[in-house]
Amino acid sequence: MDAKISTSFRELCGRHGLAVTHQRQVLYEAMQRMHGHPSPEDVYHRVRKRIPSISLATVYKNIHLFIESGILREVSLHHGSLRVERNEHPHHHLICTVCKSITDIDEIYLGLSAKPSRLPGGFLAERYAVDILGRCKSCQT
Amino acid sequence: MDAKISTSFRELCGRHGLAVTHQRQVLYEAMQRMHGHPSPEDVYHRVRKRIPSISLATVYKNIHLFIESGILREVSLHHGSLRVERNEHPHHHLICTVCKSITDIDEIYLGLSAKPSRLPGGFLAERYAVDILGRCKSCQT
DNA sequence: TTCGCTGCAAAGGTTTTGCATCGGA
DNA sequence: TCCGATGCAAAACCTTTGCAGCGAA
Repeated sequence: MDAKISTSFRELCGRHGLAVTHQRQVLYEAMQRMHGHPSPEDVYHRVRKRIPSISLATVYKNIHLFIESGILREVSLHHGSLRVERNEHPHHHLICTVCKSITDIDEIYLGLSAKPSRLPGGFLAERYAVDILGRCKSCQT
Repeated sequence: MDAKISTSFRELCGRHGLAVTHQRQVLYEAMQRMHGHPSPEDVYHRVRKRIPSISLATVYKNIHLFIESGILREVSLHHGSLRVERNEHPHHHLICTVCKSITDIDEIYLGLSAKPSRLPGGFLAERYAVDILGRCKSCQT
């Protein structure tokens, strides 16, 4: 129906079991062009220029599908609600991509001694926070 | 008024310019005992056992004050709303603790070659995500 | 006495859900 | 035709805010 839908997008959808719709194509193209770290609202505003009737719910649903397919990635895996921890000895986090659990890991296990040498844009580094993403024992099937 | 308020908590508050209140003391003690990564709701439920009339707003306000004082730390500095990025070549993030901006940094700048040797609890690592926290150029005053 | 802290209720922002309809396979 | 996708509106969270009264300094 829509001649503008490219073969490569059809293949991408086929590979991930997604139907090829006009909204999905426009969303995908918009996000390919948006650099940085857009929020769903950012994407929504941008896509509305091409499909004024698109709904925010559709944007959310497709973003989640793209994340599940690995086409997109969440910048932070634990943005759901504020989480705090005591500010004590240096440690980092093991984050299970399946159950989203967070486990502390002592800095000593990481063997991270290197300091960033040159940081772009004059950024002044204070500390590292390392997330190790993977699967916890019970999510390894 | 409350004999249970410890000298060390008085000193802590004094050091950070915070008034010593019963709610604040109970919140502080509860969070010192809560390991892991509690949410404000978690803290609220716990503290309600000792102060049934405490309000969730008070919990939020005090958590923020504790974070500003450095007594607590946020597990993720960018949990506000979902942010996505394209899943492309390996990079990490420079996060400004003042303006919360996120800038990409290529993995090559980090000099991170070490792989975690032994991970506790049988965790299966897939990738690293490194946040470098500090101040961006314009937030260095 | 003063000003910060608390509790309440309301508002604000983000994300999800239910459902009727539409449209791709 | 069938089932997934869409749009809409409502609901469900999570967090902040305004304000009156209370209490620490």
